[in-house]
This record gives sequence, C-alpha cells and structure tokens, in this order.
Amino acid sequence: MPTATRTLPASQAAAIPGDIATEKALAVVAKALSHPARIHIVRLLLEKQTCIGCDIVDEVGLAQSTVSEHLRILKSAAIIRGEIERPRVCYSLNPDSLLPLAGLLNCVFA
Amino acid sequence: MPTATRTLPASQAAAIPGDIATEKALAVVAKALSHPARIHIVRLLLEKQTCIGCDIVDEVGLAQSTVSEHLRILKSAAIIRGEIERPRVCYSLNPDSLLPLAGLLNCVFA
DNA sequence: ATACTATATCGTTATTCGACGATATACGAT
DNA sequence: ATCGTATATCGTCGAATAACGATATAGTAT
Repeated sequence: MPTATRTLPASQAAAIPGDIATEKALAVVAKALSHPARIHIVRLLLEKQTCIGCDIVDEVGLAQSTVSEHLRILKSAAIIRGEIERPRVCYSLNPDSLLPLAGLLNCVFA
Repeated sequence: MPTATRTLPASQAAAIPGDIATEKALAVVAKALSHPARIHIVRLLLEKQTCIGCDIVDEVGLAQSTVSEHLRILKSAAIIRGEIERPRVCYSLNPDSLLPLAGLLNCVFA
C-alpha cells in the first residue's frame, strides 16, 4: 500500500465539483457513510488497516446478516474492498473513493 | 496509526473519533449530504456564500416544497443556517458542522 | 462423508425517504 | 382590506432502508 504518491492538496485545491454526475457520486459516498454502524466499520478499518468480517461483526454488535448488509453497502460505494480468503473475507479501506468528498469538504475550509 | 498533523483547522488533526455518540453525529451529517440535491445546495452556498431560498429552488429545479424539505434537512443537521429577512430567508453554510466529517476523512489520508 | 466456520442471500416487517400538490403563514405593496 | 411574494407545513404515495432469523454457499478439518 504505497502512500507516498497520494495527491491530496492538488485534487482538493481545485474548483468546486459541479456537474450532476459528480453530485450524484458524492451523494452515493455520503449515503454509504450515513449510518453509525458503517461509520464504525470505516473507523475500525482506519485503525486496523485490515479486518476479517467476523471480527467486524463482533465489534459492531449487530446480527451477522445485518453487518454483512452494511459491508455490502460500503463495498458497493467502493469505500471498502473485500479480499476473499476462504472462508474469510479480509476487508480494507479504499481511500480513493473518499477523495471527492474530502475535496468538497476541504473547499469549505479553504 | 496515523501520525499526521496537517495544518488545516486544529480540530481536525486529532485521533480517529471513537465513541458511539460521535459516530451517530458523523452519520447524521453524512445522511444530510446523502442526496444529490442537497450536495447541489451545499456547493451552491460554497460558491455564492449566501443565497435566498427562491433562488435555490430555481437552481435545484425541484418543486418548492421539495427544496424546502431539503433545506430543512440540511438545517436540522446544522450544515446550513437560514437568516430570516421577511419574506425571504437567506441561507449560508455553517462550516463548523462539517469539521468532524472532514476530520475523519483527513485521517484516511494522513 | 460429516461437521464446523465464515460469509452471503432470502424473506419479512416496520420505518423512513423523496417527491409532489395543496394549503398555511407572514410580510410588503397597492 | 386585498394582492403578491417567499417560505413552511401537511397529506399522500410509492420506493428504499434497516433489522432480523433462517437458509444457502464454500471452504477446512475430522
């Protein structure tokens, strides 16, 4: 996971992203983050880098099927990735998915 | 973990926010941003600093009652404020409300 | 083969959301 | 007092969400 080349300032300093497609994309990411359990999962992956599903279930404290659904939602927004290691799945963050939203928020504080 | 102390507003740099209350608060802000029309409104206010409601209605292109509801949702998350100037309301961003979410996202890129 | 583990999917239920038109409110102007 | 403007609220409807238990899937171990 090479972090050296992440270009935060460049992508953020730019103009406020304006087109409809971008707004929809931002809304999709925000919606994926719009539940406490999913925030919890993101925070967990931020701390641990990677985590297998069953540990996430324990940590979140909801039914396995419910957590699986939250993971599916995060995956469908590309916020996390799941690498299959049967019978487990090893989850990790995909920071790129958060860049547009981070960019918008940084515009607020620019 | 993240070692970062980028110099944005000081309140962002800290550790990953952990407690349940914070997670709920983050989810509330994310949910308020989880609709394209509301992203549009935020972006608009970012560009224009302030904007009266009827101009937002024109810009967003949904029914007045629908836009009013979106404004209500943004207001209830404290993302925007509405200053009454009868018969208008002058809306503006409240950046403070976005700090926690911006902080979390910045942790991702730290 | 059988059993166990981890995960995903299905079916159901209650709740919330998003959109709209219609109506209410509050003010300034005529 | 009536009209016009800007905004908020109400009522409704269909769609989406969140939660769960039950079940299916796919691998590993015995």
